[in-house]
Amino acid sequence: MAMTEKQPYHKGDLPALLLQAAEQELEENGLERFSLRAAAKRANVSHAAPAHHFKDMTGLLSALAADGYRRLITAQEKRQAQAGSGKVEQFVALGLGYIDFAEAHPALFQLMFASEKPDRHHLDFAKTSLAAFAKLQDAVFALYPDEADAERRTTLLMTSWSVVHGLAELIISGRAEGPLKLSSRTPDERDALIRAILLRVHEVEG
Amino acid sequence: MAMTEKQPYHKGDLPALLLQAAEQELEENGLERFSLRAAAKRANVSHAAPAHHFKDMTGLLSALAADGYRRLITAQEKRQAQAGSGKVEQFVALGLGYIDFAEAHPALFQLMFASEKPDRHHLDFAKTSLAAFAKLQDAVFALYPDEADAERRTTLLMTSWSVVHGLAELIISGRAEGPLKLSSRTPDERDALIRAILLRVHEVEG
DNA sequence: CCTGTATCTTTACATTGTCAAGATACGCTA
DNA sequence: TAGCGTATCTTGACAATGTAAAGATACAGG
Repeated sequence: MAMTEKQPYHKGDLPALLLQAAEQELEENGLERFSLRAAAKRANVSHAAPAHHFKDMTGLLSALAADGYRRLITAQEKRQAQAGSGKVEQFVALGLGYIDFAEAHPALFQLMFASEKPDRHHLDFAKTSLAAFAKLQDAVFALYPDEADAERRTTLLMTSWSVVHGLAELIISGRAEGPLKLSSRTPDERDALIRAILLRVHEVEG
Repeated sequence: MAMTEKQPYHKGDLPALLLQAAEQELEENGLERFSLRAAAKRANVSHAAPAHHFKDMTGLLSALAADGYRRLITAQEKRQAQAGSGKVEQFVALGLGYIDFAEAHPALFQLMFASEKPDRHHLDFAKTSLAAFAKLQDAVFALYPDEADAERRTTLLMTSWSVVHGLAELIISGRAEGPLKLSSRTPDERDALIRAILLRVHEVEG
């Protein structure tokens, strides 16, 4: 029975503090200039403090990426809640949430998908990333309930993933801005454009 | 009139040597563990030698990435030469060359598309990357000679780029291996599968 | 031949991640 | 409640890194 709630030390919940500080460092300086010492300094602890909660930099970034996958799913579910209940609308919402997340947290997105810094065998990383994949798989398979050919279903799944992931990468790297000019569009125009791109893959009535 | 050909120093063509050494370091250790000193050591020069030809690490990696874009185009042209002369076949060849290059030089591919280490305003980088984009643009636009709506053509272009780029990223990050099992397929099977994914975007007779 | 310049090496410095040792605070037990 | 063990955090140190400055070397031109 602790005084307040659960203060293992006089500093508060340092693991959570470090994750928050690390993410801010990540978004401000980018993945390639991320510094463990700078993250520790931002959390007002010594440079060696993180090692006691996350073994090393890989441990911290793996935990941060795992949290990223959870928030990716959250962003997708938010879109799904706003969308219609049809299978097509639910699939589009999943893609829009994917893009939303990438645009809102580009460095974290890069950490999750385009970096070898996190350890993919990290328990939470493996679990949450698989959950995100499973969610996409379900939505795509739902579009083809009569498709018996497993190989063909997988191809459709990977095509969908490729489009949405590729678009996310092109956007956050700045390569889509010239052709698509997303920044000078209204939210509705932007959604409609992304929707058109996502649905180009599927033979459905948009 | 020099003795042999053009030996500005007793070491040979050091810039070319450094680029070659840097690429080997890149492929062996990955982009995130790339070290300028290790590249210099591999070229048998001191760690400060690169600075005289490429100003700093950014300069070297920018030049290396620029060379990467040229070789990307070369890989695509190789596929196009082997393919039929039809517009669809030429487009598919472009995509296959894109994937070929990414698989053959994953770290270089990451440097070119998913890194902020090179400077995009670097003269050669800007020039060669634009040339690669223009090549893709021409191939996609050729698929829709009657399409007057520029916005729609651009959407089709970015959809195509998203698919091929996303697929490349998913492959080199290992995320496509589970679903697609590319490594256990024959080259022809592999090409047919990628072809099916690429053509999923377009309403053409495959 | 000699002077200037381009090329390369050496030295130095700040920053980084990691490890080891010391310091501090907490929980548990007697 | 007092003391001890342990988890937590700090300090100090080390090797590796990118970059800048200064010194050394080789080449070119007058």
